[in-house]
Amino acid sequence: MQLELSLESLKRPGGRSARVRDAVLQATLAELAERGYGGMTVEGVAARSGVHKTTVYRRWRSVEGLIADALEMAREEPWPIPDTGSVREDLRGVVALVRTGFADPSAGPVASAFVAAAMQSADAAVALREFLTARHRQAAVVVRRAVERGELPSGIDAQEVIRVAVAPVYYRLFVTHEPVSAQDMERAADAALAAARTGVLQAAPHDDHDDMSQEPPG
Amino acid sequence: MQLELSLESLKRPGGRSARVRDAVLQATLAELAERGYGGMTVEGVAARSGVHKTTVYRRWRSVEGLIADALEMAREEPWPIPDTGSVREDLRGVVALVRTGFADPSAGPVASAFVAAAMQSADAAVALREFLTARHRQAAVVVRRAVERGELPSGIDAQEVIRVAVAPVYYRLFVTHEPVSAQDMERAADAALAAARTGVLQAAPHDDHDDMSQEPPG
DNA sequence: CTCCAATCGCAACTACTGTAGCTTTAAGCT
DNA sequence: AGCTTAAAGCTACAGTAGTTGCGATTGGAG
Repeated sequence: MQLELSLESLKRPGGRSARVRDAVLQATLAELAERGYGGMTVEGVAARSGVHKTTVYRRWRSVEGLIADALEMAREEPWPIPDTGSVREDLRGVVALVRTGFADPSAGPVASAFVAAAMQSADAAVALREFLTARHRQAAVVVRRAVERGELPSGIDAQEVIRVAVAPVYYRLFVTHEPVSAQDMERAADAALAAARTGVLQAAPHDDHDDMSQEPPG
Repeated sequence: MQLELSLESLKRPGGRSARVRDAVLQATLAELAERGYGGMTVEGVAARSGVHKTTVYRRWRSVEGLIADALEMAREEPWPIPDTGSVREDLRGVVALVRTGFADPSAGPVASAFVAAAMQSADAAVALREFLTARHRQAAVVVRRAVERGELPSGIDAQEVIRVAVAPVYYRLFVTHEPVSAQDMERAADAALAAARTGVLQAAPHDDHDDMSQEPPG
């Protein structure tokens, strides 16, 4: 019971449980894509997957649980980080990747649901945090390459540059709900770059522990 | 029927409808503060306000409707924009205002609920957008004063500087759910300032109409 | 003072979400 | 193959969110 989590991946890929999980998670993605987060329901997922609703309730507990699990799966797939030879273009490319990820008619609703679910459930929140941490790590290459090329000063906090670059896009998409123009994206990327150049985003000894994370209930 | 919205404020402040609205909205804030967005319910608000639940459903339709209306009320109250004589400190102050607005034990849950509700309902989304637009306008003085002082180049998009400054905080609070340290805030403010200095955030002729707002359902 | 229109209160009802108790199935082991 | 046990299926039900139709109240106009 204690080791189950780490053993999960060792179980037979064709076992009944695995089959059920697969069916349910795929149904989750499908439901999210066509009904959105607000329209998705546990019973809907159960019906579509052919799995009984009590089973879904038992294993995933709620819509947010389903989304958290789906999010864990999604962490696997890689990201086509750009490599143009110029930080400016690379950063703009990363920001554009983010936007299109939410703009795409099929993937967009799913991605948005992840963000919405993370605001309602602590489990979904950690799943999303881990997902995005992985993405930050991946995208940080863009900055490190720039340092090697001499485009940026060394000692920079690469992931923080990424965060500053994408933050305005997320802010517009999920907080102010303003439209995000191509120019907005360019300005966000270029602003992060300018900040990086002036040394504001240097990596610092993390002596500061003034925590203030936003805890969702449940 | 067509003019009702604009006439709303002209109605007697002590009329029955006004009394009901007041009681309900106050109950909404109270419920949000102690139960949070996820725990708030229309019936709870009705019970606390002493107004029948049918009435609440009829006038506000849902929890999100209640929040949207409460948000409209909240737009009134002013914001203690700092004026230290230095853009750097002023910007940092604005960012700190944002953080504490969500950190405060009584106001925090309410403010967070506004953001969460805007993700679920289109009405709440426009209410929040208008609210934040007002705040951006207020905070922009900080930048304009800096331009007058010669600290920043003229022709700058003052509100965009504010957006870039606060975006990383919102990103951490509501997207990645990472802790927000004092250093994180300083870096966000300083990054926006650096970008502003290098002229990346100049106001531009808005020829770009590549819209991509995030539409919530309902 | 009387009447009109709008709004609110009320009770009953529908539909749906999530749970409980029990039975059945199948994966893995010897 | 036969046995054990964890997990899935099923029925029934409890609780709650949201609706409807109608009667009562209120505020304002003539």
